[in-house]
This record gives sequence, structure tokens and C-alpha cells, in this order.
Amino acid sequence: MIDYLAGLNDAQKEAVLYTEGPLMIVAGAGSGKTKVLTTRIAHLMAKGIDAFNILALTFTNKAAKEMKERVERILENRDARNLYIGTFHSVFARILRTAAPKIGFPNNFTIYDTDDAKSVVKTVVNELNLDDKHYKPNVVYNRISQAKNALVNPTDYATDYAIQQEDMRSNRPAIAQIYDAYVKRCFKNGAMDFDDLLLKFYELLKNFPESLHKYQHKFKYILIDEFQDTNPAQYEIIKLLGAVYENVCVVGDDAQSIYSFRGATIENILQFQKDYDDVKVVKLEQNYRSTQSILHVANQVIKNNKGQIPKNLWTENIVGEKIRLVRTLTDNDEGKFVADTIQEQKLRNHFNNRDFAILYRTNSQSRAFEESLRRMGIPYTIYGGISFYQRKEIKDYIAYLRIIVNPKDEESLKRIINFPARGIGKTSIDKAILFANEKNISMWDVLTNAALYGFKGGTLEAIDNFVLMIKSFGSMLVTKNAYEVAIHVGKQTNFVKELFNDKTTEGLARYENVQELLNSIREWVDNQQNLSQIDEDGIILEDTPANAEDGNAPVAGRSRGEVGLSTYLQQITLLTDADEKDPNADTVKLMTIHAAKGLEFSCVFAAGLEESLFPNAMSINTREELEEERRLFYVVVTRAKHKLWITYANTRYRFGSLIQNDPSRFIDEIPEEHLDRSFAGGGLKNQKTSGWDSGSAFDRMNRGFGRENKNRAEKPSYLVPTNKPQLKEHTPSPDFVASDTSNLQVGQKIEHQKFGFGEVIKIEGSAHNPVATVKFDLNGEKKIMLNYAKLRIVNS
DNA sequence: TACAGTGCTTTTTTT
DNA sequence: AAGCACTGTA
Repeated sequence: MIDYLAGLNDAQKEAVLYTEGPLMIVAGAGSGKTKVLTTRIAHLMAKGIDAFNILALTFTNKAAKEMKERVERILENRDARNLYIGTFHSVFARILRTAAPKIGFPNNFTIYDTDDAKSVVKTVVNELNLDDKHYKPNVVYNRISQAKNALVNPTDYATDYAIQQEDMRSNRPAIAQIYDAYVKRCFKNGAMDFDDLLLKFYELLKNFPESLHKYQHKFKYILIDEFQDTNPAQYEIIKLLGAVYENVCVVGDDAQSIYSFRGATIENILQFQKDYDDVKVVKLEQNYRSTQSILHVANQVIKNNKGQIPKNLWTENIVGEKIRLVRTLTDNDEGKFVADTIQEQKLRNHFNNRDFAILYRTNSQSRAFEESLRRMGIPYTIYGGISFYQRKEIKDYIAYLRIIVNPKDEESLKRIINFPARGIGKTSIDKAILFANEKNISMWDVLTNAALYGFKGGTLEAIDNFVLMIKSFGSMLVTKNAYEVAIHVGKQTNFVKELFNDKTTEGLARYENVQELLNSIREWVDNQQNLSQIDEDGIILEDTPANAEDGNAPVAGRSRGEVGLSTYLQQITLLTDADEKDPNADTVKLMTIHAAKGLEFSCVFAAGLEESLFPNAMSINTREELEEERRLFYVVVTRAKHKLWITYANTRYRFGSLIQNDPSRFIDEIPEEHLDRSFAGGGLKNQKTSGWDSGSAFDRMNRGFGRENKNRAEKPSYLVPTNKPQLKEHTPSPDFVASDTSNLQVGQKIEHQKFGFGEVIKIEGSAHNPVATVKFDLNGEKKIMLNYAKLRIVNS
């Protein structure tokens, strides 16, 4: 083993060597947190602790994978394969896979992703005869999720005064009822949602002393990553697991707590110190990642938050360059600027694509960057957005596989019972569901006795055939692996053929996606066969590299679980789109700031620094929300190693119409001496010419981002006029004040800060979201969303 | 029953 | 701008 302590600073060493008793590591951004965690694990094992007794929990698969790999690298052997390193969700899911019957769930329980869960909410809302326009699945599901994360069960929910007050205030008094029905329905379906994976594991520990005892003694050493993002459910689980040995090591940074919307509470950091008498606290304050400039900016901004844990993050790195603050006229210009700058930096400074990240607040911002990067021929990868497994055709295919494993799963059953069309129409489906609800049995139970429930003729025949088919698939589970079953299903159901026969472009894409799914299942089976090993719980240890020579052959005598469909389904639901992508690929990375937590890049573009976008309009109502936005800003700044650009646009498209935003308040919090302001794109004030091709704009821009490109012959693309109508800049009246536009009428004259004077010629859209069409004297007709735009009514 | 056309909502962040 | 649900038509 290599000398793992070499290269650690004093604080890091202390955190590694303090192995017994509760330990809290306050790890500033870029302070070597992962290094400490992985070294600590290596140290534990060097001391002779059995890998089977070490549990490390992370929030993302990515983090788990990295930790596993780095421990292996330090140990230089394969002992790491026996460590429990994984996300909260995946580790608990694996344990629940064997323990589920104790709490009334089948071993083969289905894991519902967020879409599935919302679909169940919708079903339940409709069955309760409530209006799903008012009880929006999104809203209701979030509420339920919050409750679960706070360990509030339906009964508590219904009787908690504060919660009920809140639901009354939003005029949704029936959420308690929906929550109750939702839980019952999931139970009936033999399904757990993401939150249940925590909640049910907690219940297992709480209600079954023998289980608690077992895992308390199994996990003698516990490590928790990103502790600031744990929710109460996770906290209580950790507390239970660690209660005997108290060897609990938590690592976190209160300044990077950005998941409170998902139920995380910083309180856990304080609670941790209360729950154990003698918590050792180690602060990691030396930053190895960023330049001094970047770090100063981060430190200065976060100072505006109240009540951070006092710490002094410092670095020995060079001062570095100033942060470039770039204003553009539109979101598209912002995209062009970024793509152009990347191109230029690659040429001048020999960066690779992978050195760049474009980070933003919301996923919808990716489009402008995507377009401009594509136009420049710069390879990029977008993280976030819909994952492969969320595509409709993939979800449908997987619904078949789920039904085979767990026929009680009504959500999946409804998806595929009539696709491909087999003569079981909506009327029949509704009837079956009705019977199921009346008798409190599953829809599948109704279908298997269809004749009993009065189904007749062609419908009865169709149902019987369907049931027979699914049952025949089910009988394959014992002898066939996931791939064999999946292929068989695709053929027998005509699912693949149906897609193949659709020769439209989309149909072709769907067919290819399904082929890709099948390939990935085969790949998974191959991998599992090579390297799976099963521990005494029957829990499969994932991602353990093949190593036939060391005699660790897969444990014999088990069912085909390790390559079986059930295991496959369990793990793909917990996969996110980030897990499908290679982080080392030489591409520019595009992702939300949330998704970028824990990552670092040489060059970072923090985009869309505008009021109402960042900080987001949804999060400026309370001090707590705003501070979380500020922490988010702290996170994005500290992702950068060498160069940081902060960009914002004066106008951008939202829901198809233009809106105008002020620069983010966070920009004002950056010390001016660290900033290098510039402007990219046309529309300079007092500029008479209409174009973006004016020399002065170009000069200004040059001054803006560096002298290097002075000799540049060609104008960057965003300075070249497009065939779009040019915006004629308007200087707002000195007395410009936005008017109340709730009663805006057709025919009224208004002034817009950017577009100038104009007349309202149409008002459409809904009452909550009115859209005015305005004919501007200078700039022609534009659609303006009144909820966002600032207009001054000139006359009435 | 299927689908084409219409109108309405959506975008905060995710395991 | 786009996706979704609803409606009316064939």
C-alpha cells in the first residue's frame, strides 16, 4: 500500500487518524474532502477493520463511484469490493430487497421514480373525486415528499396543526387525505417511491430490534458525505445505526447546503453536536482548487449570509485573473458569447473541451448554449433533462419487465395493458380498476379472474390471453437472465415490431432507443456474470471489478438473482442521467449548479445572473430561501479553478415571449476590485447605428475580455448582424416607473424600457398569465408577458 | 375509437 | 416554444 498519509496537511491528517468516536469534518469548498474520506477508509482498513464493517453514504452514484475507485487506488488491492459505499437510496434499497417482507412489502417491490409517483398521485386524486387542476400532482407529490422526509406519516400529517394551517392557506385541505390514499396505493402496488427507501428502512430499524441490532453491529464505522444535505429521515437512520459504536464521521460544509427544498436541514449539523457529547470537530480550511481571486469573491459573497459556521477558507494558489463579468443583450447573445469565448480560450491557452463548464440555475437555460456550441462545432454534454430511462418507449418496455416481476404494480400494468393494441380498451380498464378498488384487491387479481367479474366475449378473450402471456413470462424468471427475458418479451408482445413498423423519424428513434436498452441490459448481464459477489445478506455488491484469479468466485447456491430481471430493475431506477455519461469525455459540460456540486473545472461560466432567474423568483420570499440561493452562488463560484466568467442577459425568452431582467443582486455583492466588466453584443446606449457591427462595440468587447484577441481578424459571430430584425435601442424616460398592468386595456399607450413606446393591440392568455401584444413605434410587434415585464402606462 | 386541432400551463433545483 | 389534455370530427 502506498504511504497514504503523505501529502495530507495537518487538519486532513487529524481527520483521517481520529477513527474512534463521533467526528464532524467541516470541509470548505476544494479543501480535499474526498481525499480525506477515502484516505480515512484506507486507514481504517490498514488498522485491520474489516471492509464489511464500513459503511459510506453519499448522495450521488457519481460520488460513490469515485470514492470506491479512489479507495481501491490507495489500497492497491481488491479488499475495497467488500465496502458498503453507495448512495443512501441504493444501499437501503439493497437491504430492503431482503428485509421487505418484515414490513409487509414483497421482495420484488417496484421502485417508483418521480414520474411514477406523480402518476399515482394523479390516480388517487381522481379517485377521490378531487380536481387535479387544483390538486396538481406536482404540488401534492412535493408536499408528500416533504412529509416523508421529515418522518411525518399520514396520521401525523392530518393532525399537525401547522401543516393543516399551511394546506388551508393554499386551499388544499385534502392533501392529508391524498397522502393517506397514496401510501395505501403504493403499498397495494407493492411499490416504494424514492422517499420510501429511506422511510421504510427507518421503520425497519425502528420496529424490528433484531434488524437494528444486526445493522448496528455490521456497520461499525459510518461515514456520511455531504452531511449538510441530509434530511431528518436520513439523520435518524444514521443516529440509529451509529448508536452502539458511535463511530460516525460526517463531512459537510454549511456554506454548500443547497437542497433544503428537498427536505434537507442544516439543523442536522447542530443536532449532531447535541446528540453526541464529545464530537470532535476538524475544519479543513485550506483550499487547493481555486485562485485567490475566485476564493475572495466566494468568501465575500457568502459573508452576506447570517449564521454560517465561522471558517476561514484560504489558499496558497496564485492570485489569478479577475472575474469577468459580461453583459449581453439577449440569452442568445449570452450563448454566442460563451461558445465564442470557449473557442478562443482553446486556441490561445490550449484548453481542452473538458476544461469548460457552463453552469446555470435552471435546466431550460441550456438551449441557447446548446445551439451556439453546436454552431461552433464544439462538442458538449448536457447533464440533467430527461434521462434515457424516462423516455416513453423505454418506460413502456420497462413497465412490461416490472409487471413480470411484480404484477401488482398497477402503474406499469396500465401503461402496457393495451400497447401494442390488443383489444383491451379504456372502458375495460376502468371497469377492472373499479372492481379492484371495490374488493380492495389488485387490478391484476381482477384480470386473472376476468370471467368472474363479468368480462365477456372478445374482451374476456383478450384479457385471458394477456394474463396468460404475462404469466408465461413470469415462469422464465427463475431460469433466464434479465436479457433473455427482455428479448423474449419484446418478441412475444410485438412491442419491438410495433416500433419497427413505425417508419417516421420519431418512430425510428424510438426503435433505436429500444435496441439500445436491450444492448444495455445485455451489457449489464455480462458484467454481473463476471464480477458479482454476494454477501451474507444476499446483497449484491455492485461495481466490483472482475478478478477471477483471487478466488472470489460468485457465491454458488443462490438463485439467479445476480443476473435476474428483478435486480436489474432495482438498480436502473436509481440511475440518473449523469450515470449514463462519461465525465472524462473531452466535451464541454453543461449542467445546473445543483448538478455541479462536488465537481471542479478549469474554466467556469456562471450564466444567467439575473434577478428572478438567479436568485430565482420562487426563492426570494424568505431570508432562508434567499440565503440558499446565495449558497448556490457560492457553489458555482467555487467550482472554478482558474478562470471564471459571470454572464447575464438583459432580455431572455421565457415561455415563448421576451422578458426583461435586472442583473442579479449577487453581482453587487462582488468586490469591484475583483471584477472585470465588459459587454458583449450590440445595443450600446446612445449608439445611432442599428447594428452589432459597429466598431465601438467590438473595441469595448476587446477591452472586456483580454488583450489576447486584439489582432483578431474576424468578428465573433455574435457581433455579426443576423437576419433577425435588429433591436432599436430605446433610452427609458427619466421618470420611468413600472405601472400596475393588471387592468391593461387594448388601445393603451405604454413604454417599455428596452423597446420604447408602443400601443397595446391585443391581450390574450389566461387571467393568471396574461400576454399583451404591443406594437412598438421603433421595434414592431412583440408579445409581452405581463407577469414579468415592466411597463409604464403612458395614457389611459 | 383514433386522431387532428385547439387552448392552456409550464420552468427551480434531484436521489 | 413545446408538451399535454380536452374536444369535436370522421
